[in-house]
Amino acid sequence: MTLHLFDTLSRSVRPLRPLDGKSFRFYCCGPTVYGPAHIGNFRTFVMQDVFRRVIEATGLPTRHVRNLTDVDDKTIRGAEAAGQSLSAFTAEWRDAFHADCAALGCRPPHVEPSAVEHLPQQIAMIETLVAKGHAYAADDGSVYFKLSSFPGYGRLSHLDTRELRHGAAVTSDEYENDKESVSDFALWKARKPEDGANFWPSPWGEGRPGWHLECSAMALKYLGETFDLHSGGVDLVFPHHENEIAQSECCTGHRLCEHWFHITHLLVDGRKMSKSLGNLYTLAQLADMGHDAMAVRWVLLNGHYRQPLNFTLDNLAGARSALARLTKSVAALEQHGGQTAPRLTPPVQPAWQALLDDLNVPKALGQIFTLLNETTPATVAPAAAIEMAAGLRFILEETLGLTLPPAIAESTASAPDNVRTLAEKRWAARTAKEWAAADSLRAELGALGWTMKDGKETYTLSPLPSA
RNA sequence: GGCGAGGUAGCAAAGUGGUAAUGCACUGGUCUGCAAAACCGGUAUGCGCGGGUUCGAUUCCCGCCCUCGCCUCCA
Repeated sequence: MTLHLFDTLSRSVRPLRPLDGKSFRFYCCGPTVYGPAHIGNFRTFVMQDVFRRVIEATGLPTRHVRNLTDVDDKTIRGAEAAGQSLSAFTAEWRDAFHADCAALGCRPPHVEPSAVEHLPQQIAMIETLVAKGHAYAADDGSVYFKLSSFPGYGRLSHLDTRELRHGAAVTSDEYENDKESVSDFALWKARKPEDGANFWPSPWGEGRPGWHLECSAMALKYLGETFDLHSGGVDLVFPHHENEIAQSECCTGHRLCEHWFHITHLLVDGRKMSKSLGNLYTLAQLADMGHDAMAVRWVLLNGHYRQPLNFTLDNLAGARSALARLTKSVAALEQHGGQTAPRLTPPVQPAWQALLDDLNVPKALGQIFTLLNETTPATVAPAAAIEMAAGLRFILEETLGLTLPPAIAESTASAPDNVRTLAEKRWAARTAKEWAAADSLRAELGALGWTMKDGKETYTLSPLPSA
């Protein structure tokens, strides 16, 4: 019952055991709240959610901290452009992010600290770093981390300093030309005219914190000097996480965390998402196309987190069918055997083991369908049906966070009067074996967005999918 | 240029030194007036290309082609 997960630093799959023996404490780099998050962002957040759910399903409580980056170049630029205060601007996008997360079935973190509300902690950390000789103030009032003071730099990303220096994109920022070395990164950025009203006092003058610092400071406050795991998208490995390690470990003198969990990027139609390619989707855009968030979650879950996952609309369209089939299967089992609480049962052990083995979600789902194919709900004994249903709910709902729609309820009763009237007419025609009339009435119902299924004694009506 | 990941059926995606899970789509059948749903089947002699090792490779090695990511603030 222990999750084994690949660790970026050691490049090996390792068992996850909490340092304090009681709860699993982990930090996830959260969104920069300056615009709508896209499905690529959500691949990371959904996988982190599954990660958390699996840990919790093993019986281990978690402490999940995920920050909100609400003070940086993009948020300040966005607020200035919108003529809003930074807090009003970021609050709007924070709320949108929360709504998307909720729609995707992600459990909210236990703590969601805001960067701009933790300036004292960040400043204190800089002071410690300066005092210890790991950071220095430049003439303009910016403060930089002195990379040469931390020999361990580059271990996570496996880049040595020589490679860093010769990196293709090493061009010094026009505002960072006071650095002693091009590789040094900003802990505090001196106030600039374009920052507008968004600057704060510090021992080095007015300005704002560097991006990397917020995570170090807030992780320290909410998780302590050393915690269990740190996570984010692969692009954060370098430089963000590398810098966090440098700051935190130089500040506290202790190892930052035991494990690094990085999620590979999502591709769309085989390409990296970008606005210019027009393949950057948000949940809202997909909703407009008739795709609900659970279908999106399904697609995001259907690849191993260390493999590139190719998102296609074609695949998304099929997600609804898959989810509907699961819903019906579970409902049929429960109808046959009865309902009970979700729990880990023998039939779903193969799927559970796949999840414990480096979060192999696609394999787990394959096991679920294999189970379904091998066992027909109607042919199993009631007791076995209960066991299967409980296990399926455990894997699908508790662990993978897939909300099975409440039995696509043949909502005959909820149909509008005109629809019901048409249905009655069709049922009469069908009973009278007037097939042509029955078929044309069915077409009329379809045009109204309803589908009619004939049963033995009566019929059922249900709304067509919204697409 | 450096580091890393990957190329498996129409679309996705697991997986393994012994002969290719699974989902969607498609398709044959049962059922149905016809459908839908459900159920029973089918659909890669093949896993980027060329060599090699091996009794045997999609899985190991070498070379090549292509894609993708990171290389200072993009999940």
